[in-house]
Amino acid sequence: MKAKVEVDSKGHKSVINACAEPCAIEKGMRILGAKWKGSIIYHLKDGPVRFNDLSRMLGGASKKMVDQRLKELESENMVIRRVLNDKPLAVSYELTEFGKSALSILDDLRKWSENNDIQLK
Amino acid sequence: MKAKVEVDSKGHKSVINACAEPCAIEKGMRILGAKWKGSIIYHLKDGPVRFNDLSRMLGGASKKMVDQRLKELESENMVIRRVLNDKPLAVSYELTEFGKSALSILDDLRKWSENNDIQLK
DNA sequence: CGGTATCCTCTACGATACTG
DNA sequence: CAGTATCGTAGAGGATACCG
Repeated sequence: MKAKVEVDSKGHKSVINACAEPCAIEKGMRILGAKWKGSIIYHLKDGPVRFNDLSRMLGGASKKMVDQRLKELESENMVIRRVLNDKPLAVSYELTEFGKSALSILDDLRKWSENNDIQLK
Repeated sequence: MKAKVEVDSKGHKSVINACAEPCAIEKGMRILGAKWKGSIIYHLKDGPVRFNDLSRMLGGASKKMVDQRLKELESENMVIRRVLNDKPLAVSYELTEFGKSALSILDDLRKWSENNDIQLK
């Protein structure tokens, strides 16, 4: 992540090395930053939640999106899918330990966002 | 952010209230999570950087993207644009105090990402 | 209930070329 | 050097309907 910097006679800095590609920040954002993904993780913080409940918590997200994001999160070992019973069908999603390890970041983000009353364009 | 939860006779939880829309997390992500945006902020952490240097640091980002993101960040009061001199033209970008307030989140994200060697699909 | 399947639109992003 | 303009494409994401 450290870029080598060269300073010329006039005090101008030039960057020699680019950061590793993709940057760790970009990589992390691909996991937590995709639309609805951070919110899904955050809403699982208090324990397992069922599919439709999760959709409702997210308000604007379509089932398709929620489903897609949950599958990604599952393949990334962030959440565990669990079938509770068959009739009526019930499925819950729960954070893994790895999933929980992202919670503090998301909570900081939430606080930052709330404290600064972000304006969306 | 708190959702009301109802528990029925079988112990199933149902969510009554959705979170405020858009959730603070989603809002925050729109500022920090857009492609390259977090990285740009992070690369400004040690002080002003010039346009082309920033592009180079980001490696894969086109000038158009860097330019666009910088304009957004400027309008969000995250960075300040400063013309250093006219010949040759030199412009630097610097974090505002508000911009700096996001650094700890981004640094935590970076550490989390590095420690867990995220696999991108 | 917990998804799939289909369609469709919109815009994000890259490539390239050009300008003051 | 620091952008702007133009073009083109992929795919992200919404709406809707259907399925086991």
